[in-house]
This record gives sequence, structure tokens and C-alpha cells, in this order.
Amino acid sequence: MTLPERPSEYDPRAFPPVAVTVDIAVMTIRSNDLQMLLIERGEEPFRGTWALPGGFVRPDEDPAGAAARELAEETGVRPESAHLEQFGSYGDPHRDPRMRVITIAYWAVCSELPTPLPGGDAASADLVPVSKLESGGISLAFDHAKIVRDAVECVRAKLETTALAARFCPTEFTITDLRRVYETVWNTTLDAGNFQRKIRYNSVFELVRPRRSDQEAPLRGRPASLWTVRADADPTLDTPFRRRPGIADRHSA
Amino acid sequence: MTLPERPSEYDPRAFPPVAVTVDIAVMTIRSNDLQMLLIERGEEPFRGTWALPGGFVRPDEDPAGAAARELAEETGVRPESAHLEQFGSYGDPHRDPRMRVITIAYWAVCSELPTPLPGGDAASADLVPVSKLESGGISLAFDHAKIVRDAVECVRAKLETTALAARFCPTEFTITDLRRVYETVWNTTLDAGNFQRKIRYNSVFELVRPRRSDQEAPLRGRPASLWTVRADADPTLDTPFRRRPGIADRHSA
DNA sequence: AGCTTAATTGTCACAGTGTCAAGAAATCTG
DNA sequence: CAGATTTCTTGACACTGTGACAATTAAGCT
Repeated sequence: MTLPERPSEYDPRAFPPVAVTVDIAVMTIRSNDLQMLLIERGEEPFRGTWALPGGFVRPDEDPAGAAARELAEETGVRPESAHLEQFGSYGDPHRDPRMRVITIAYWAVCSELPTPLPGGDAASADLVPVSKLESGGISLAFDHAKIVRDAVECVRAKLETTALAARFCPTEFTITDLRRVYETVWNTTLDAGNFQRKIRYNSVFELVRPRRSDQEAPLRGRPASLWTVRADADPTLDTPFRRRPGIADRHSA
Repeated sequence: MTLPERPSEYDPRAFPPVAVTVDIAVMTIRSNDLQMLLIERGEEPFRGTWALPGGFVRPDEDPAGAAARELAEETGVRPESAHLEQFGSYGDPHRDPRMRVITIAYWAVCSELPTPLPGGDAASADLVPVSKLESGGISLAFDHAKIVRDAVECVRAKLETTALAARFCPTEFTITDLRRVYETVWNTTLDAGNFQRKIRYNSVFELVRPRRSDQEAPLRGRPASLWTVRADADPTLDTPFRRRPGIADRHSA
């Protein structure tokens, strides 16, 4: 890490103007679909186009703090109730037509995202199915299409090795809930029995109540047990799940 | 991604001064040891302290380009002969005492790193064993200790799922060469027979010559076959290697 | 009570890997 | 040159994890 050797080294104006922002790809599962929070831009450039929520990193703030603040501002989600993780920076000199903007990208996963409200500079905010973004059905501002692709891949990959799937669920969940997360995010189908086995053997998960007492969604069938992620545990799975290419694609019909 | 809403939006001076740099953790194997290229700073702050090589992202350059340029400048390595990959950004407001500096961090892996020459603002440059850095034997400038830790972890993890280990070797290598890379980077011991099996079954690797004809290092024993990474192949391993915790530690003595 | 549904458990085969031994192909030593 | 030594390579066997799929359990519904 070096700064230019000119004597002006300490003079801020010696540096070419650069803005640093954070962009956040917030994902949740709604209507049995992996969805991402997008805003509709209310300002030029790309006015009226969908974009990732995000904003300026303030002078006294580190990027992670800026991401947490933006997440809270845009979604009302408390930072500690979501998983927020940096996954890359995007700095093409012309990614923003106005000036040089380098953005640090985060992905976030949460359950029960409150209905997004338009706020700040966004004309509106909404949850959009990731499948629509991947099929190119929606065009995004700046280089956000690439950022979205990378973010989704990060989440898919992280399901393989960690208990991240549980972050899509409430604190207590059934094994079937968890399986549906995998099926939805990976867009595949998993065997219920084998999945049961994997979770049960995994020391990361813990049985809470052997039978669900409350009356929830599935009003029929044998009631499921409730599980949780061990609080103390490293969320790394004992044995990783592996995505197998070419498993039944639920959307192929 | 939003810029501040003030009318001064297009005025560069409206933005707090930020410098953007790249830092590169270049790793190679030398003397049977995982080593990292460091420079000794020739300027304040941290004059005389070891730091990662790196530099300013120029106005017309994207960060990946800046990293490739710096790598070439500092090591003489042609960008295409090394693997260079971004792994994170570090932006604590006070990580540089002079001013706000956000750095984009890259790791690089190459074989046969030429003996590093002091250049630019570096008083000197040298390869340092990663073990020394991990044991805290060498203190680093800025937050480079953390960046180094993260970079090393990235490389270790990437050995699990990809053919990255081959980047530590010349284009053609023996299976034993490759095994020594794993053993060195993971600081562990692997069974030669099992390793042989894994490589042979992996479609990423390809047999070049069934027997080494030239007279190289190991002057005794059965000559090894030469292998290479399939040029066309995705370097993802068919079946991942897994680091097992608690395997014999070669440095424990 | 019997049917339907969904969670859970069980069975079996097979692939991958750890342990360990044996074979092959070279050099080195006397 | 014969045998010892070294290193690469192949083989045997057991055990674990997983995919496929059947059976059992525990509820609600009619």
C-alpha cells in the first residue's frame, strides 16, 4: 500500500476524486421463491431503472458499518438479525457515468423481510424473484447485473459448507423448512429422508422441541420437530452439502 | 448505489477525500515453505516496517488492472503466468494515519518468483515465510496483518476445491510436486497413495509423459510421470480435497 | 375406523477415502 | 553386477457418507 510520492501526498486534492459506496444484495425467501430487494431509482442516471440498494460510505464509517446502516435504513432489519457479508468490490472506471465510483458489495440474508418501503432517493422498493433477474427479464442500473450474479453465487456456494440456510428461517425451524430453503435457492429437489439424516447428524443443529405444539402452516400430516442452530457453534457443517449438477429443475416446466 | 443528494453531486470536491489502493499478497513456495512477498517501507508512516506491495489505482484503471500492473512492477511476473484474485476490501477510517484510504486486496500465486528487487518506494523487498507471519514474529504496517491472514486462508480454502495448487508448480509437474504443495500450504502430511488416486481420477489433470526423461531434482528412486492441468478445463476438482483438522503438524517439532 | 398427508426411520448399494502393504523402476554401494 | 535403497505407483480392505427408495409413525379429515 503506497501513496504517490509527490510532496502533495498529504493534500487531499492531489488525489483524483473517487466516491466509495456500498451496495447490498438482500435476499430472502417469499412465496417459495428466492427474492432480492431492489429499488427503483428516482434520480438520474438510470432514473426509473432497478438497482441494488446502497449508499455512500461516510467519512467516519467503515464499509461494514455503512452496509449495516443502509440495510437498516432500507429494510428496517436490525443488523444482528441478518447475515451480512462482503464479497467483492467493483471499480471499473466508467461504471458510473458521473464520476469514478468504487463500490464495495455485500450480500445479506434474512427471514421475514418487512414489506419494503420507498425511502431516500428510491422511487420505490420491491422484492424481485432472482429467477427473473437471472433470465434477464429485468435490466439493472450500472453494473448491478454482474454484482447480483456474483452475490447469488456466493449465497448458493455458502449453503454448501455452512448453516447459512437457517438464516432464511426463523430462529426455530423444521427440517422441512430448511430443506425447502435449499430447494428454493439451488432450484432443485432433495430427498427428504437423506436430508433429515444430514441435519440430524450435523453437530451444528440442535433439537429444540420433539414435536411442534403450535398450530402452524401444514395442518395435515405428522407434526415436525423444531430445530435450531447451536448458538456457540461455528456454523460450518460437519460434512458439506454438494450441489449436484443436473438434478431436477423445478422451473423447467 | 446512491450519491449524496446535494446539488453538488457532480462536483468532485463535494466528496470527502478518499484514496483507493490495491494491496497484493503474492505467495509462492520456496525452500519447502509457503512464502509471501513483502516490502520494507521506505517512507513514513511505518518507515522500515514490512508491508504488502501495492499502490494507487490510477484514474483510468480498474482495480484488477492496477493489481496486475503492480504485480508486474514489483515482481516482474507476467500477469498471465500468475493467478491473481480479489478477495476483499479494507476500509477502516483510520487504517492509514494520513488520510482515508480504502484498499482492495488481491492474492496471487505463482511458481518461480524471481528474486525480488527493491523498487519504487520500497527500501527492500523479500520473501518471508508465512509461518513467521502467522506466529506474529513479524509485525506489519497498517492493517496488513489481517489482510495477510485473510489472503492465506483464501488460498488454503481454494486448494480444497480447485486445481490452484498447480499454480505453485511449473506447467508440467509430478504428482509428488503437487502433493508437496498441499502439504506445505496446509502444513500437514498426506498419504502419497491416496493422493495419487485422487489426481489420477480427476478429469482436471492430464498425463503428459509417462516417465520423466530429464534429470531433475530427485536423483534416486523411480522416476515420476509428468502431469498438467487441462487447458480447456474448469479448474474445479471433481471431488474436493478436505482439510482434516488435527493431522500431523510438520512444524510441531 | 379408515383414508390422506407429511415427518421420520430403515435398508441397501455404491462411491470416496483412510490405512497399510506390495510392486516397479530408478540410483547407489560394495 | 547383485543387492540395498529410494521413490513412484498400484492394490487390498474397511469404513463412512450418500443416493434411491421402501416402511413406519403421527397427525388431520371424512
